[in-house]
Amino acid sequence: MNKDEVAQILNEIGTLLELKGENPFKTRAYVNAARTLEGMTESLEKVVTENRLGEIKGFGEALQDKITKLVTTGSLPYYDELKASIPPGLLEMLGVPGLGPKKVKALYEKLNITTLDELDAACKAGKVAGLDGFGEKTQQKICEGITFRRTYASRHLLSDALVLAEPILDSLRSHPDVIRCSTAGSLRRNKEVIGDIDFLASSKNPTAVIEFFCQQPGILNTSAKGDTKASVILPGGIQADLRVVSDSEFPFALAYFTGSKEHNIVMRQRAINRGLRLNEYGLFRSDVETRDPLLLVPCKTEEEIFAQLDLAYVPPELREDHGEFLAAEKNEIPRLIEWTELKGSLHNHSNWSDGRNSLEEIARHMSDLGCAYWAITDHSKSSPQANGLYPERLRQQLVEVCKINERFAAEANEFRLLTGSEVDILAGGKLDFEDDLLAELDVVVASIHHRFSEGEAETTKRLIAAAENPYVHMLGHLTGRLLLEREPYKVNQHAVIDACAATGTWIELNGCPDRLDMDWRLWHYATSIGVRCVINCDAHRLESAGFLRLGAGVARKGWLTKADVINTLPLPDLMVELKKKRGKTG
DNA sequence: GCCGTTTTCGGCCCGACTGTTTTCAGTCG
Repeated sequence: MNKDEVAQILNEIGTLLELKGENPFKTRAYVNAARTLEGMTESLEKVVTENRLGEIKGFGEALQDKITKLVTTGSLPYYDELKASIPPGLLEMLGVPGLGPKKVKALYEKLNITTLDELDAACKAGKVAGLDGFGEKTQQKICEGITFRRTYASRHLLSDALVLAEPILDSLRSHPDVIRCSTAGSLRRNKEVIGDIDFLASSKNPTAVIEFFCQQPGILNTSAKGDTKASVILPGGIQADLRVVSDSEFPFALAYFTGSKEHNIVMRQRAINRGLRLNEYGLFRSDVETRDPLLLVPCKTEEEIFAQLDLAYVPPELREDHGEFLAAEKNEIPRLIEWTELKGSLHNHSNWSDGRNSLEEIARHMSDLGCAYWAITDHSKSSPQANGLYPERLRQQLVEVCKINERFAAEANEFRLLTGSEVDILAGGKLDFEDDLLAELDVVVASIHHRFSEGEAETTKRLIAAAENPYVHMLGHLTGRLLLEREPYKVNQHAVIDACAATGTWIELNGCPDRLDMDWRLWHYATSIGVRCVINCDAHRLESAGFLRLGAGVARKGWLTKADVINTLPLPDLMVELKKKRGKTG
């Protein structure tokens, strides 16, 4: 069993223990261990074999034993028994807003409710309101929560949230009573999938700001409205929360509500270690919780809060407790990539395969946007569903691209279309085109579009074989995942990354809102062994050029800098890099 | 279940909000 599978089981044990009413700190020990595994770059099997699990913080005797069993035997009797003791429907009930482990447990024990449907029926029959600790309002809220979950997914793509959040943010900033305003939460951290949208504002007149917020266009429903906080539902069922604080509290509240939760726990602990206390209201010279303004360590910005805790500023994207504290202590937080540093995309489609626009349209549009280059990498012949090109048509396309580039040159426009292919990786790792054809192309992206259900070993082998081809510049969308829709195919990503490092193959960060693949959690490892990134649009229409910005946002979560990303290079330098792996010069 | 120049036991981040209570438990972030 690999480490992702083990992590998933540890997470599930944590949830099951919560439902059993176990000690919450025991629960947390399992969840923390799962997170540690997810962030681990070494092979878990190797660590287990070498008996080094105990060296990892948070892995005591019990966890070492359980993890070892899972890795070596693929099963864990403790987990099986735990799982068998709890009806599976209870896990689903936890997803209803307002229902936590204690309430779910009570519903199960007192009313024998084990599924969402039974819960819905019990609420409608008025049985839930009579339970201790429940009442009419709780019953009604549960009913609404079930309906909400059925109507809308509770998780949303980052891009969908950004489109809704940005106009509201602009609007709030323009309000005369708003002093400072920002998004917070997972949206500010550029998480690829978010739960809700958080806004934070500072003002001397919170009521007016709250009122203004609740009147923003597009709001479907106002679910809560108080003096300093309001929640509304936006189109698509996305919940948006606004909190209003005083301007002196703003930096503390911003840091607090930006999270992540894991990052905040370490920040608080650092404060405690320095005889201070950190919460959303301030940083206080006190060893007990307080909001006494006389004890406040004044900070005007988040930068100053970090400085008080002997840390360099940590950009929001890095606040995941994924190594940012170690780096910030040593003042080694990198200058992260900005999307404006990208010069073009190296994986895109035209109407020659499954894209919408002609080569000429694409070239004009991307040139007008200020791009220096744009590669056309239409599908290859084994993707007939995407109208993949046969060698003959691809060679015709090269002639067309050449003509367009000549026209641009005649106009003294330095923009260039690059030729290319998104070549299918077939069974066994063979590519859909012969090497002599690939050698004629400026850019070759190799991607998997078939045989998703092959085993991990086989898929890994295919990707490594593609990386070993001297004409393949980069691997496209490494796991094939579609966020909130399709699971990634099984692949040992670390092994593929290692192969890319060994062969000088780049890895794509696909900027499509539902891909954002390879995942940000793996880039720190990839760049640490010398793998470079290409942030691509995988554009099928002109508007997809905006995916450069989205991709760069998520790239920042992976600690990527301008130097790590190939398509920040100007055209002449890019052309040099494109020839390196093929052993040519200049 | 983990952890330890306060410790091998007794902590583990902590405040707001909600609803149910009439002082607090549960949930959420």
